[in-house]
Amino acid sequence: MEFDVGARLRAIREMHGLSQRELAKRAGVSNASVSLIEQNRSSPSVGSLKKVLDGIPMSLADFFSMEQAPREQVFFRAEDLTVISDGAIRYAQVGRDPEARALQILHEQYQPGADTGQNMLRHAAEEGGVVLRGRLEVTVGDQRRILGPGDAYYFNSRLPHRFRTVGEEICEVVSACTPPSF
Amino acid sequence: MEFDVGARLRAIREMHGLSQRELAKRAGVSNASVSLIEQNRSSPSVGSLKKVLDGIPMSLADFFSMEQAPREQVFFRAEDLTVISDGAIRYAQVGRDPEARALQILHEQYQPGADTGQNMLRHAAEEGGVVLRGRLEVTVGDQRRILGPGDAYYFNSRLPHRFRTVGEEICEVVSACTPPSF
DNA sequence: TAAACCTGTTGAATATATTGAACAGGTAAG
DNA sequence: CTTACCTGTTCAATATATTCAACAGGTTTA
Repeated sequence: MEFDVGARLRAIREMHGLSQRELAKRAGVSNASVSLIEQNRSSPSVGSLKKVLDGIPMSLADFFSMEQAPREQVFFRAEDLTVISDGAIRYAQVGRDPEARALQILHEQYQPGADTGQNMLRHAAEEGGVVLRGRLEVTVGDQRRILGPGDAYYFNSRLPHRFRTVGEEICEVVSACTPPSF
Repeated sequence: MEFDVGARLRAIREMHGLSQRELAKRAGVSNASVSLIEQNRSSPSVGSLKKVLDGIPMSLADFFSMEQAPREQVFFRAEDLTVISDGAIRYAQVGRDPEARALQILHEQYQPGADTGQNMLRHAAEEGGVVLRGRLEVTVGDQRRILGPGDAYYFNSRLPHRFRTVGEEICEVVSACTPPSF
């Protein structure tokens, strides 16, 4: 995946109605620097890129999380959520292409006895969710808790974690994860 | 907002169980370079930072947007979700410190007739949600749709957007936004 | 007891980014 | 027309990042 720093900087600068010199002045760098970066004739250090972006202002994170313009699908009827796994746990995903999005939102349904398994999950992300119905046992690191309707959780996905239903009721959850984990 | 490139790179590298030399080899740079970057004794060009991250692999966007420190509180009882606004629209937020998190998860309740207002919202983020109950009119850019229970939405928050209930039923939504918008 | 192989760090040479000043073109006012 | 002030680009000088090779410490193998 290529990332065109120059083109992106130019687009952002123009979108904010700034000239190279004006931006350079606000950022405390030379106009030549801005020009060369925009032409991709130099690859700025993250330090100087940060200085330039401070003149806009925009965070490095926003700069690199590219917003693609084309009209994307915004609305999803309940029946056309993408069902990802359909065993004891059913994940209905909002949107089709998780790798292109910052956020993975799932409407989850656990059958009674459903369990993500003994070997704990781990991935580089953050996730959280709200329980709508039923009772869910959530284990994160060395912490464990049983959550009911309206209760919620939030943790760093690097910590080993596990979900398991308790009781005989179907359990329903809406969860979110950034970046998407599958 | 400070961003500690060195510390972040070191944390990520160690999390992936790589030595400086191993990462340097995969990335096609010198181990000295990795060492100096991690000590913040040099500020890498985005080109070389990208090369280094390719050796992990990880995108620039992920590098700059992901959270660094693990979080302490994981579980939230329904009654200790943080209620953010309590007029016609009630936002119950999972977690207390949105600016320290990658993800803002809200359990929202709209009273009949509730509306986020004529002046459309805009912010640099991505957001989505699932409707649990009631009917919600969602406007994004030039698109508009009425969603019911189980329906969902997802869009880039830079597009002007607005939420409005229709009908006499209370409307309930679980939404997520990255990065948090308030 | 090395000797061999890791780890991360450092110094001097080299490649690259950044600067300040000059350049070329466009527009507006006198 | 000239003068002034924009725009973005380019050149040579300089500051900075990156490399190669050596160093110091730790762990394993013989």
